Amino acid sequence: MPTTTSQFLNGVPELLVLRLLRDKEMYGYELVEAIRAASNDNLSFAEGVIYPVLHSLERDGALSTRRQTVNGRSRVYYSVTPTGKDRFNDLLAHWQQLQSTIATIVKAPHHA
Amino acid sequence: MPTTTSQFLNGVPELLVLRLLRDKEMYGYELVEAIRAASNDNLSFAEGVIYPVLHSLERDGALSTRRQTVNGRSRVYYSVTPTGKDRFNDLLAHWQQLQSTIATIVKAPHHA
DNA sequence: GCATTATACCTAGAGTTAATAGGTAATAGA
DNA sequence: TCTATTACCTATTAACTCTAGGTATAATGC
Repeated sequence: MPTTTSQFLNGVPELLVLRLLRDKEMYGYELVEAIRAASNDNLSFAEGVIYPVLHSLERDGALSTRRQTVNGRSRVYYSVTPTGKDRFNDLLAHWQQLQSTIATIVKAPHHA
Repeated sequence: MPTTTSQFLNGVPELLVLRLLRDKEMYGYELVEAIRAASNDNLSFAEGVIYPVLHSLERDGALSTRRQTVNGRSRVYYSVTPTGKDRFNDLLAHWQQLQSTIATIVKAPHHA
């Protein structure tokens, strides 16, 4: 019973989190907005989705954190570790593989 | 709390089932093999995944069934109803939208 | 003839993930 | 002052997938 990702599906929030944090460190609340913005409002994961993802990625050593107080509000900045970069590459390869497999099947003229 | 598909993710087995059955009617066991074959072994959903999907699609009126005994073994052939065609189109549009959104984000040079 | 494999159906339970719905606290703005 | 925004968080529910079974017949191998 591995703690790892499901065999095929999902993992989209995780993928996006790693992708955006790879560009620059961000704090959770900022990330939620960033995903919405980067997707032109097509995708919107609530805080209740993103925070648990951040925590589990940190537990796995894929993210490192830095705490900072700005305007009296405490922020937790996340950045991607080398482990996290590997994880992202794996997830991306996996996603692209799935995506291309599905595209092929869907577009095929006819199936025996 | 709708019984419908999750807002974003999953639904891949359902999508493939509808896609393959759109080409020709099949029975469950055949479908399991067909998905494996159509994906060049990239995807393989066990019977325990496919049968429940078939049943729920039938419950929703997306599939109709026909029973036939061949070589002493009973088969349940499924075919796509008009409702099922609509469902497939929705699922596909949804999938493509998701896929293209993710592709855009992943490929973007940098995120503000 | 007997045992194993393949065909064909099925369900139950576990595991993973996401979605909802909360709840705390400080600041900014009306 | 009251509300909205910022910023964090967790718990519960719901959904779906995955594993692991279980039944039964036919075909194949020994």
